[in-house]
This record gives sequence, C-alpha cells and structure tokens, in this order.
Amino acid sequence: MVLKKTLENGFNGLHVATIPRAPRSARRSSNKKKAEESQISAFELLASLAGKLLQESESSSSASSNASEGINHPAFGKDVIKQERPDGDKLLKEECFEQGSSEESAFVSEITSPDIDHKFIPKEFPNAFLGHASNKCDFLDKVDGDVKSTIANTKPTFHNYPSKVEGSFPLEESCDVNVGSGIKGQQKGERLETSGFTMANKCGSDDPMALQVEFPARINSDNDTKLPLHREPVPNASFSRHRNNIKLVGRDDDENFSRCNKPSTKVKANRPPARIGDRRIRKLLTSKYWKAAPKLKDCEVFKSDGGMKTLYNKRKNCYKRDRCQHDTLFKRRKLFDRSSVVLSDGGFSSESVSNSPEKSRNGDANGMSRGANGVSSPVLSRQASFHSKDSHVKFSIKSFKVPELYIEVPETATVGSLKRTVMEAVTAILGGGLHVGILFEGEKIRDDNITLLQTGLSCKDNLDTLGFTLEPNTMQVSPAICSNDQLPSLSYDTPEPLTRSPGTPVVDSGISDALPELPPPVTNSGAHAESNHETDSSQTDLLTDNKMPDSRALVVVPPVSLEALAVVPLTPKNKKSEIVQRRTRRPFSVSEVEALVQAVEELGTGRWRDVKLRAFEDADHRTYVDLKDKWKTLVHTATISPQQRRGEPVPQELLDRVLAAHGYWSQHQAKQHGKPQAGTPLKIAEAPMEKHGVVGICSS
DNA sequence: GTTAGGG
DNA sequence: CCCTAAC
Repeated sequence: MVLKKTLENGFNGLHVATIPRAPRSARRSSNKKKAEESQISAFELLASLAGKLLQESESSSSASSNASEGINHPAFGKDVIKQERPDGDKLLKEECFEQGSSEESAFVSEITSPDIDHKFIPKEFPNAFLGHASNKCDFLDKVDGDVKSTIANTKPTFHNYPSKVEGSFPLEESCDVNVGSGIKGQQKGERLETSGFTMANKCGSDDPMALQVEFPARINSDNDTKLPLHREPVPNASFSRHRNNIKLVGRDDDENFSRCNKPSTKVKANRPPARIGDRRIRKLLTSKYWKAAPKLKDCEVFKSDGGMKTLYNKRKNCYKRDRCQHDTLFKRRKLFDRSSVVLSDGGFSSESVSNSPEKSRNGDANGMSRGANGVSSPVLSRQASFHSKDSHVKFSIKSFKVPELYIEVPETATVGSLKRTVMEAVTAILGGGLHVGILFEGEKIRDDNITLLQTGLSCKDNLDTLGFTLEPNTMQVSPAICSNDQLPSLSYDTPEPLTRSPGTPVVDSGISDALPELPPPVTNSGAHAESNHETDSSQTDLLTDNKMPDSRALVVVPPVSLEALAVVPLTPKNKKSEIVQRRTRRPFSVSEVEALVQAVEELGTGRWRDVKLRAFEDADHRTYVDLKDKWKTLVHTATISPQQRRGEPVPQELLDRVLAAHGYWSQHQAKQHGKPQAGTPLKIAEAPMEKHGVVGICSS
C-alpha cells in the first residue's frame, strides 16, 4: 500500500539571496555568488525535508522490508535520486518537466542579479497571507516615526505554529502520479500542521511547487531516493542509498509561476537562458542532511561544487510535479553508495547511472536517453528489483508558513533597502537550514530510526495527524536577539542593507515569515519622481505593490520566542555586515536641471564644487559629484535622440544649452581657467534664470 | 576635499 | 548613483 500525502508548499518565496556589497567592479561577479550562497531555496527546504525523511528511513534499515516486499511498485521501486551533476550542463533533459522550469530560473536570476533593488523581494510567498487565516497582514504600524511593518501576523515562532497542510493520503499501491490538486479535494482535507513555515503559493490555485516525498512505509534495506526534477537529466552523481524511496517532486505550475514572476525588464535581461538554467538541477538535498547520511559521505558532489553553492545555483530549476511523472518517467538517477559524484561533464559514472526497469513502462526511451550513455549498471537493475516491492508513503507539502516577521525601518529608508532587509531577515532565518520534525498524533517523533510503518505513519488513517515542523536551525549561538551574534554567513552576505542613513536599520532578528509576495518590484524602477518627497513615492511603491506601508529601512523586530530561530542581527558591530545603503534616487527635476545648466554655463565644467555652491547650496542631497554626474548624463541625453531618452523629459531648450555649454567648455578647457563667469563669452544661452527657485524646491 | 571617469 | 584613482 502506498500512502500518499500531499503537502503543497509554496516555497517560491524562500529564495533568499543576500548580496553583499562589493566594489562595483567586482560586484557584479561576486554578488551573484554570494547571493547564491545565501539563498535559500525552496529546494533546499524540500531537500531538508527529504533528507530528513531519508535519514529516518535510512536509519531504520534494519527493519526489514517485509511489508512492502509483497507489493509491487514498479514506479517507485526504481526511484532513484536524480541529481544533476555539478557541472550541470550535460544533464539530460527531462521531457516531463519541460514547461515548468524556466520560470523558476528566472526567478533565481533575479535574486542573484546585481541589481539588488529589483530583485530582492521575495516574490514568491504568495499565499502566505492569503491562504491562512492566521496570517494577517498588518502592515503598518508606525512607531516613533519609524515604520514598522509586520509582514505577516503570525506567531513568531516556528515551533508550534500550525500551518495547514493539505494532503490526502490515498492508499495506493500503484505508482500513480501524485497530483496534488486531485488529491486534495478528495481527502477530507487533512491538515497537517507544520509549525514554522507555511508558505503558500500565491501563484495560483495549483501549487506551483509541490513537494512530494515518497518513501516506503517500511524502511528497509532498499531505499531509493527519487528526485525527479524537471528536466534534470540524470547526472553523474550518485547517492547511494538504501533502498528507501524518496521521491521529491517539485511541482511547478509553469503558468502560475510565470504569472507570479514578473520580473522587471532588467531582470529578464539578466536571466540566463531558461533552458539551460532549467536543466541544471543540482543538489536538491540539503547538504546537511545528506551529509549526515552515511553513505552519502562519499559523494563528492557537494563538495565539488562548492557545496551549498551548487544548490543555490541550481535551484533555479523548478521542480515540477508533473503528471508526466508517471508518463514520462523520470529519469531517475540512481546513486550508489560511495559513488562519487561525477563531476565530469557528460560522463556518468557507470555505476551511478541507472535506468530503472520501470522506465520501460513509461518512456523508457527517455530513461535511456537520460542515462546519457544509456548505460545501466547492473547494480541498478538489481536495486530496482528490490524497490519494486516497496510500499511507499507519499507526502506532499502544500505550503509552508513562515513565522511572523517584523520589520521596522525609518521612513527614509529606501524601498530597495526594505527589500534587502526583508531578504536578510528571511535569509537569516532560513540560512541556517531547517530542522525537520515529524509530528504524529500530536507528538514529536524523535526516533529517527523507527520506520514509518512502525510509527503508524504508513496507515492512511493515521496520516491525518501527521505534521511536519520546520524549524530554523539555529546553529548560531545565541538566538537571542543579541544583535551581536550574527549568523556568519548571513552577516556577510547581507545585501546592502541598511543605510547610511541615520537610523541604521538593523535586523535584529527575525523570524522570517512568509513573505508576502512582493510583486515584481516595480518599485525600483523608480522613476517615480521622488523629486519632491522621496518618502512618499517610495513608500507608495512598496505599499502598493507589497501592501506594505512605508518602510524604508527595516528593522526586524525580534519576536518573542525565537529560540529556535536564528537571529540575525545586524549590529553595527559588523562592519562588513554593515550595510550601506544606496542613496535614494532623486531624479533631477527640470528646474534643477535648469539651475545646473545655468551654473555650468557660467562656471564651466570642472568646477563642480563651485557649481554646487552656486546653484545647489541648499540642496543637501545634491553633492557636487551628483551635479557632475548629472551633467554627464545631460550631455549624453542631449546627444541621443529624443526617443531614446527616458525619465522626465528635459526641455529641448535646456538640452541645447547643455550641448552648447559642453562644447564651449570643452574647447576652452576652461576648467581651470579662471572663471569665465556669467559675463563671460558664453553666449550660449543667457536665459536669466533664477536659481533660487530651483533651490527652494530641491532643498526639500 | 575635489575632479574625472568608469561602472 | 557609486567607487576610485588621481590630484
């Protein structure tokens, strides 16, 4: 018998990236990397879960497989863990998953891309709010002038936070595809409680990402882990496992997904070719758990790629749960014990690759192909045989809820900083990994070695009371709010967080919570005219999109009981972590441009300090460097065709003057010369303009 | 601290 | 806007 439990999860939002600030030049390259490191992907979570399950099952290897033996599960029996090889490029593509993956990759790219502003918002935490009654969105709380946002009103703790899990547990012997939606309805609506994360998919009714975990009720000698990743060809890597079958299927609704992600143009630009990205799915499993697994040790895979990084990188891929699974077959990759991960590019280690016998049933062809070499190792076949008999319990995590997150930022904080702050908070929480706990009938099952069968989890009837707890791993020292203790990784990775602005925003701790999905950051684009009131505009954006009130700098307020949670405080202490925020963008208004032009006409280029003093003395936010830069852009703007210009249009008249002045001063190289002042030969344009007007405006 | 330029 | 090298 096979029990299926479907938990849908909407992890999308979990991708978290933090981008540390680096020198510009280096930034681009490095950011991505770091971001990757820090990111936490849904996959990881899933991986954690899977790993946990695996472990559990693994441990109980002694228990024998009798129960399942009798049953034939062709589909499951052969499950293998598919893993993408580190290199990734050579993976075979899975037919089944084709559709879904690309989107995800896109998402990732957003996160990683250098332009933090646009990308940090977790867009994917969809339903966290919507779906759960428990979550309220209290966004605005103003406290002392600071805006405190509560992203989700939920209990701060991961523990005990009940989240609902939808699932059905059909007992089935067959390998039928797990279709989350289908199952849901049928079952009485069991709810599993997952404390901790509840992340729902906001994207669509269908669960974009669903995690299915399937493993044999009995944990025995043979366990296979099957991770069908969409499009993941079977890589070289091999994990050897006992023959427990664990199937992790991430289901992704492509459409939904895409809908959800509306990356800004910029983002898109950054995104790597979807196809390619998709294919690479790398380690799905959390390193932690896998590492723990005895046999896994040998796998080099993790190391080779730089370990976690790989995961992050690859997480781009969406896992898609496909009906295809059955049909198409997964290309499963089997990993054997000790098999080292194959790093080599297309090479497979013969041992590692296997085609399950089953594939014949589905699309063997695919399977074969995937085998890259089409080599099936004897071993595999053997295993397969074993597997076939196993019974499986399928789990699907429908959604995870993230605890409440408090964010407090100065009104002057930028939207970008807010985003980063949120990311940091989430990252901090999740960065340490998640601890998966199993709750059964209200009790936590601590014995990892016990089999599901023994536990009673294999019985459909019992599944109702099954719950998972996902708790942040607090590896860190003091969870305490102490800002001082930081998560190492996090702290470094933290994006450019807080600002230079006076109120240094600090993320004290946070429990991250499901982030509401932040709509594609339209915000940044920010062309808004912030000219006058920066605050408003920026806030507006956020609010509008995110429903979050103004928040400019974030401070995550530590929830009360966060023991479990890792606290990520950004204490001023860390210089590194100290995050410097980019100044808020303040587009020059026409009047400012006019004043600038006027001043330059009089003073020439090369005397920016004087220009500043003359025309922008009262505009504290305009530095001479800004003026210089603006002039630079004005010259450029004046040079290009009107169609190519963006932003608030600058009167052609001013642009003409810009060009004239630019030409004039270029020739005169008067930079140093004395100052040909107003009276000077500049005939260029003598519009007598009053700077004062400008100044007044700007000074705001 | 300013300038000039590249990013 | 940011960052830096070069004054």
